[in-house]
Amino acid sequence: MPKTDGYLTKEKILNVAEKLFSEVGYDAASIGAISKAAGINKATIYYHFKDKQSIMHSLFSNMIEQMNKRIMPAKDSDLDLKIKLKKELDFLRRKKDLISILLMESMKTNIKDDSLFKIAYTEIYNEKLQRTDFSNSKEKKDLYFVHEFFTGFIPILNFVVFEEKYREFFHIDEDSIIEHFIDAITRSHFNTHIE
Amino acid sequence: MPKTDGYLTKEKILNVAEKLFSEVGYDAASIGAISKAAGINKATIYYHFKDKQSIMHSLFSNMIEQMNKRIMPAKDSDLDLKIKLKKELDFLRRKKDLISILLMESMKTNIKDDSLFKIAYTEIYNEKLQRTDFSNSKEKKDLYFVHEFFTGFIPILNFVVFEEKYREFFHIDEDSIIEHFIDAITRSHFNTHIE
Amino acid sequence: MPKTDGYLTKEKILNVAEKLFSEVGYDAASIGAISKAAGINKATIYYHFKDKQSIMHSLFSNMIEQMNKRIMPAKDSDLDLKIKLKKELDFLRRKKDLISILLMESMKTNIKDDSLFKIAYTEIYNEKLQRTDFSNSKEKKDLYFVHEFFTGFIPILNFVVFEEKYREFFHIDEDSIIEHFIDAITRSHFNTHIE
Amino acid sequence: MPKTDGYLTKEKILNVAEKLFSEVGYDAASIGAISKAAGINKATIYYHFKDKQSIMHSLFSNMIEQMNKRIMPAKDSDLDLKIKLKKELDFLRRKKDLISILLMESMKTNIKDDSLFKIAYTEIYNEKLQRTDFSNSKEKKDLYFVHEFFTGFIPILNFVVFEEKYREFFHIDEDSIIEHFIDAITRSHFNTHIE
DNA sequence: GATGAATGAGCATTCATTCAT
DNA sequence: CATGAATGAATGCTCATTCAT
Repeated sequence: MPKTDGYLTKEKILNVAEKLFSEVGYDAASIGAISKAAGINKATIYYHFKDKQSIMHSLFSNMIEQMNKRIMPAKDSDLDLKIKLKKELDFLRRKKDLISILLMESMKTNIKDDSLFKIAYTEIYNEKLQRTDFSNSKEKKDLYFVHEFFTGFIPILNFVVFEEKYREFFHIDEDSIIEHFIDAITRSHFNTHIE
Repeated sequence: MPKTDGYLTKEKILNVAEKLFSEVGYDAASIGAISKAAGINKATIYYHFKDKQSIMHSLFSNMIEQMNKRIMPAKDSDLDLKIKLKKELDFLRRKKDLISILLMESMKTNIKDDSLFKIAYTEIYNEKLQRTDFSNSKEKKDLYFVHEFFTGFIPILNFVVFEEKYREFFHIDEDSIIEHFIDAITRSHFNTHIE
Repeated sequence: MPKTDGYLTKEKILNVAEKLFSEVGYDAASIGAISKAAGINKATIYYHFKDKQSIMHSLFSNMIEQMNKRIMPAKDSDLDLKIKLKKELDFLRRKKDLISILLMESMKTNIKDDSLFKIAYTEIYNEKLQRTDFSNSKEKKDLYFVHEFFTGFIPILNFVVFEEKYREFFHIDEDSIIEHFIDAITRSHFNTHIE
Repeated sequence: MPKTDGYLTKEKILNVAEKLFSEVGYDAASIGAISKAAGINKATIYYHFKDKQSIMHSLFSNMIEQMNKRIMPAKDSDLDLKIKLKKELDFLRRKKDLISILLMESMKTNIKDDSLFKIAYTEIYNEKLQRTDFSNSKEKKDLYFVHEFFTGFIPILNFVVFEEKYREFFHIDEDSIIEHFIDAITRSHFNTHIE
């Protein structure tokens, strides 16, 4: 077994950091709070990670990796669109914390972090782009991408992030909101795919 | 009469805070940095605002107010949809900083701030809801709202926030991306409005 | 009538300051808190008083004055000792706040303020010393004074200050504690006066 | 093992804090000043103590502990009263700083801290109360306690605190004032003990 | 691998005080 | 007399990070 004690410690730190970052934001989540919540000494965190930033980067890398792994098989299947979407949503909802961190950090004007776009590119490319040939029209490719990013990818990530707060504010139950969202995104985005 | 006009000072603080909050996030933007950037003493900020939070809340309140003022006239006009959208986008792009702060803060799981939903509600209600009668079906209203929020409101706000970074990453020019986005959101969202 | 508005303002400041100083101590009672509690602008306080210290000194001066005024008549009376003591206590209990400030400030090792000793001197001198001739013995006078100060004056002031807290901690009612204290101080101090 | 022994650092902080608190009062003694005087980084103080208050509470706890330890043997001895008193005074005079802090803090009306009464109770109970049976008369017990507290305990603590300032103001030397005080308190308090 | 102890720099906030009006 | 606005300096406290062991 390759899992050493150190590996478990690192996992624990990442899990707790993910939770806290999403709860109060990267800046407001202190190393002290993470170490306390994880039951791990503060200095131990610095044994496993160079600095605070690298914890977040590690989180992002893991996400990119998992995304890549997952997309592939999904394509092959011949399932109905809505069922596929439901599965995709289930997968992403389990990554809710990570996604909210990714979005929050990406929105800071002054901070350079391409993770969001890298992930988007992979997702979109994997799903469709690779099967289409845009080589003779940058214009067409650009339009396609903008469409995918802003009316497909972004709404889905935001749904995952805001679902709970939306439900609380507008008093809808979990099943309804998911059904409604799938309905809405299918009609608006997926039925208007650009070929 | 006092040495200077407090109103101007307060305005200055709000302007600078808006800029810094959006650049590095609320938590990483220190009062010290704001005061320095505004050329105003740190203590003066606390003469005008109870605490750091209340600066942000003041920003949000102002935005809600401006949103409300603006929406009304927009309805009457009979302009072409795309031209209307362009104007709306122009308006929102000038509020880019505020919008990114609003989104970032709204995404923190542990922080309760309904401003985003309040603004969304007003916007959506003003645009369409008031002309439609959903009184006999909560289901229908819920679906309508989810559609508007996640496939209309959210993509538009995210476009405003990510436009610049998107252009840098994908090497598109300003005019193109705007045109593409209007194209995409029109086709996907506005042409699939639920009646 | 000599009382101008300004006089009333000054009075109000002194009253509020006395209350706050005794509640949280001189240092923890801020000018801001005093001005708010008095409903008076902060700058107005500085119109009436040079600085924070001078508010306290003004308080102490007033007390010394009132002490001096009062002692005199008390002597002439021929009342029973316990009744006299009761009256003295009633008088001092109304000055409770001032007394606690005086004691707290006097206890600071580094701060030089003789008010406590000045008041003690006046009180003790007025009551007895002037009728006794210690001119031929510093020793005797010193002993007399130490006795008066530490077993008469100090217990009485401390009683006034601690009465309420003592009652709360030991669950005694107001009448009982006063009776008990008069009993105790009479037996221990006044019956053992040095002639 | 860490760089240095945390216990020693904590001790140093407590010693310096005790000194400064008594010199200028709890509120006026800043953590910055304490850290500077102790030659210890400000943040290190917060590594050892939760906050400023807890430094004082730690000081009080230590005092209560030491008081308890000391009282016991004193009872057994059969020494002359004055010699016993002298020893007690010597012990307390070494705690002068702590005692002045305790008294100053206890006098703040708004602050709830029972340490003074707890210490008093222990001292008085240990010295005498446990040998006397007051079970059939709350009245008698109350009177006894008021007597002990206000004419014994309080004068002694105040003597310790004010001794030096008293000597300066009234120009008495150390030996004389101690002798006089022992004389006074013996005659007034100890010879009028209630049985 | 892990940790107790320590730190310099920085944080939000409050202070007593000033001054133009 | 009184006040709204402003400020330099300080406050209690927290931060990410280091290091000897």
